[in-house]
Amino acid sequence: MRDRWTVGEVAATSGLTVRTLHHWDEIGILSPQNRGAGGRREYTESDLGRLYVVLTLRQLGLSLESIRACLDAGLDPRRVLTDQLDHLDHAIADLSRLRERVATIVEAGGELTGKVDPAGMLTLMRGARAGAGEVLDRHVSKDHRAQLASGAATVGPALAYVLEIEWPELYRRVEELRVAGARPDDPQVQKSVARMDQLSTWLNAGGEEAGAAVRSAWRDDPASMSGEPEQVAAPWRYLAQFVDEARALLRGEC
Amino acid sequence: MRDRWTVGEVAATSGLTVRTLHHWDEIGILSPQNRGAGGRREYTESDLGRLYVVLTLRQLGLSLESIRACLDAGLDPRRVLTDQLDHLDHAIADLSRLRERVATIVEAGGELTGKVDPAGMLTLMRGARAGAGEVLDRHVSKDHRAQLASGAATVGPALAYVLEIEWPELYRRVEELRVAGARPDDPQVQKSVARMDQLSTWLNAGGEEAGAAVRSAWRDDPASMSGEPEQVAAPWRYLAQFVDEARALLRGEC
DNA sequence: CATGCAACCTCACGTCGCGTGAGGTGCAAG
DNA sequence: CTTGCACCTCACGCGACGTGAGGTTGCATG
Repeated sequence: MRDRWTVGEVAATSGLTVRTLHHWDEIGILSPQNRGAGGRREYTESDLGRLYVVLTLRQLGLSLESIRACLDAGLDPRRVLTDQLDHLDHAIADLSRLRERVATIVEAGGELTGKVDPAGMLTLMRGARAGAGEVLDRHVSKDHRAQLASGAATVGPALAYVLEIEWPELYRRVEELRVAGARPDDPQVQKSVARMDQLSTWLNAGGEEAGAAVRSAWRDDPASMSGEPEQVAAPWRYLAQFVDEARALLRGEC
Repeated sequence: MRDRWTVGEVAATSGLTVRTLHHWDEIGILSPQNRGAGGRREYTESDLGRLYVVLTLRQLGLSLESIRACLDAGLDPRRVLTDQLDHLDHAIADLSRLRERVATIVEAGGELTGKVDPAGMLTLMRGARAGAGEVLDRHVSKDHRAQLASGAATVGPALAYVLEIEWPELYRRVEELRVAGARPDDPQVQKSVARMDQLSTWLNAGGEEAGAAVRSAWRDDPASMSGEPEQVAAPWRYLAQFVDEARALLRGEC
């Protein structure tokens, strides 16, 4: 029909809102080539062509910034899409792990009363990892257990949190970095390992042996300790050495 | 040891940043009960107890607002967690569908050149749904095809987008609402169906029959038309009637 | 020609969970 | 007295818009 369209028309035919088109104009994703009387946006046919490319790419979950890069900076769409695929896989894996955690608690949570108390919640989460206690028994002597307990007293409610929740999370994060190709001196790795070190010296209240025992428990049976299924935790056997290297670097630099 | 802690100490032991603790204080998720000299935050043991509950719930992916509601408004944690589970399932399903779309294009995209052009992109996406053309052939006569094509000429590049991308998306969204228990007069349903109506009258450029034919193609073989696997699209046979009801309501109200 | 109204315009704040400064205060050690 | 550290309070930034607020333009009608 015509060769010029107003925002309203474009919005109506595309199903977007006028505000969205304004926004896309602001950030340069789709700026109509000229303005008419009174500063009104006038979209041409080539604008519409670009619009439908943007819509298509957006439907693949790309950020507006990525789309702009694709269209204007001439980024290779293959790279962008494979990156997006990686990103999606990571996001799905993260959400799935989260889902399993929540599901475990919901299923075990018949006894969950109407109120939230620290102990009850943590007990439920602990229930999800029944194997850890036994593994710990094999590796940690009674003396060390006593030391751990005394550490527990000083840190109060924190102990349960760090043992049950933060520690496995740290292991997982470092493993993820390792698989992604990070070296032991990567700043993120160093940060996580430093935190692990802090937690372990803190747990055994200064004694080195108890911490070493807990570490050896993790080294020998990461699956049970972390509560992850065997398949997920199996490659973690490479992780122990990696963490040791990182720790050596960390101490060397202090 | 002591019974009061500063922000810095709490941050160090919890692994959070000071800024995070400030933020949590601002929004009332964890406000230390009193301030010391110079307005300094003083965390007590009960604050720490609350802190570790917050950390635990946060680790389940709850928003700070939900956590606050759990702790202060006494929301039933079972409800919150089952809601969270639903939410996670939806999010995972969304991301998985997205992943499949992207993966299909990446796999088929060996020919994808260094540049992004509308046609090439859309061709690839169309490749993911090879079955649709044949189904359309069975339902749409040559005359209707000609009508559709003339409609295509007026709308230009929009046609490919709406046929290949927006239309299946609309079907999926309405189906999701239907399964979630929405009635045909639900505002969101009405909005989507209105859009579908607009698209179909627009596609056949005023003629009713062609649009009806496309609709009947969808009714008879939603799986092929949408590109979804048979299992996903199978229950959509209930959807056609649902959409018809919604359309009737929509027209009645105009 | 005046009026009404729809469509357009430009700010500008809110969302969520903080990161990252900027700029100021208080307190102990050198 | 200065240095330095830990603390404090603003306040902007992110992403992709929604949702007004308040002003201007264009077209149709009286």
